Amino acid sequence: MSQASPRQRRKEARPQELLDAALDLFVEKGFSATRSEEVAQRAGVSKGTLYLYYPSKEELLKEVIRHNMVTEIAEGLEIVKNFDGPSDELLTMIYKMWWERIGETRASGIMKLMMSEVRNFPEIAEFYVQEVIKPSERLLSLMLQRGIDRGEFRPVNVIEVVHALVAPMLFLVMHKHSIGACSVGHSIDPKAFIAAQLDLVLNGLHAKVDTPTPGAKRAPSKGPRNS
Amino acid sequence: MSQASPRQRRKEARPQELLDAALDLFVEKGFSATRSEEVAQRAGVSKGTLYLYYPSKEELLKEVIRHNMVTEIAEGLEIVKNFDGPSDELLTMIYKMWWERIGETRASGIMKLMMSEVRNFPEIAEFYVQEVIKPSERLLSLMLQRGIDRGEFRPVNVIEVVHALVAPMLFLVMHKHSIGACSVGHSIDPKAFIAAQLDLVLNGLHAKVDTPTPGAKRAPSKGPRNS
DNA sequence: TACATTACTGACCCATCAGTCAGTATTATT
DNA sequence: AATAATACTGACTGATGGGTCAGTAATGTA
Repeated sequence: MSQASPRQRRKEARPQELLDAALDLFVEKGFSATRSEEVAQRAGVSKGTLYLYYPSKEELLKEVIRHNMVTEIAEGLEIVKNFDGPSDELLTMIYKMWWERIGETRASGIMKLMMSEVRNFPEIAEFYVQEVIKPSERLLSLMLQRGIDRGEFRPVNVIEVVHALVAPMLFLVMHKHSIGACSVGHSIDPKAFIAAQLDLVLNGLHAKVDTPTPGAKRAPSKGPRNS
Repeated sequence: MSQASPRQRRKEARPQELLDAALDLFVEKGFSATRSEEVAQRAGVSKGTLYLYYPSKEELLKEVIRHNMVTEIAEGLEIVKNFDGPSDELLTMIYKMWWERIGETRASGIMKLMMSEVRNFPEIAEFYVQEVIKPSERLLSLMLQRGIDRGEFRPVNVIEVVHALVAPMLFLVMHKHSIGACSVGHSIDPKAFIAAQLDLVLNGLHAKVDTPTPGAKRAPSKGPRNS
């Protein structure tokens, strides 16, 4: 706004400011659609300066991912390892933390970004799978296995339930950053949505059910049910 | 391959061939990243011809959406309206049909496409919301309400459950067309995944549960559970 | 005050691509 | 065969944007 001071030299602050600007713009407009000059401008420098600190747009994106997701996941993993208490509380806590640290922050935009454009950038894809997806799945698997080992969860197919846990979060993210961001259709209450999903999943995981209508029609939990 | 016949005139066949080519490429590379000349080439015509049949790239995309999604949804709606039988069978049938007509066909790519790029094309966004999202939600709401009215489902929050139904499908689609398409990480068995989700949801919808551990800790299905 | 170092700038280069249109080749009509 | 109608082509235009680098100005040093 205030047509600021001309040409400052702040070698230390630039990288972080560029990362912040890049995250905002990449999430808002997409990676391809964001011009490198825009990123520079928002960070208060010229395009040349951007390329002084990051060798290319792709490398800039990688740094953005590292700073906003990789670190969070590593912390989450520690928490699971050190947690002491019932596994359904742990699961509840992880959902809550995910929402506070990723879902409701700008970081969630990275998930949308990856889903959207990764096919055009194979190197980024590989990076994201190795550094984000696999660690996340390890984290969730570990938690489920813990519950099973302690006899708190049914012995479910772990990887399948991991996907079932991720799906609603992905839905939230896509709603927030995609269609939901333009069309003003009824918005979702994220906390209520998460609570409902949690309820559903925990219900399925405990499942000491043994239903009141024993032989009746109830979808079998496994096996092909038709052609 | 066989350097084909030079300059055919096939006014009738062109539109469909262009739509097919466009769908393939839009899904594979994204809308922005697909050059109009590529679409033309794959359809076996020159770029000029493409613009003879469709006034712009965006209008071409709209036609692709109409031909591959709008029609399917309309048919689905008729089926729900005319269905005669228990609602859990209807729900199972809808999932099955979704998979056969959308999920496992190229049409599923349109969902990914929209999620990915809609923010950069507001007009397309509006079109997609009106023509696809809202009708889909109407369809699912109708089905749930039917189950509730017939006393087969609990009186749940309909729109919330609609989202719970959509989330896993969205997850499948994103896995198929995004990260899952590049990184060769363990692939998902879609039918098993759908069956598991169906099981979970039906379990939650019937819910004549009244659990064996009455007062114990069980996530309440509604209301804020924490700050 | 002179000189050296370096953070920073932005005009420039070059590749890409949506959309155009004057011209060409094919079919229809007589 | 001559003429008309039209499906089709592809070179061209204008705009855009990643990345470069010769030059500028702020800071450090003596």
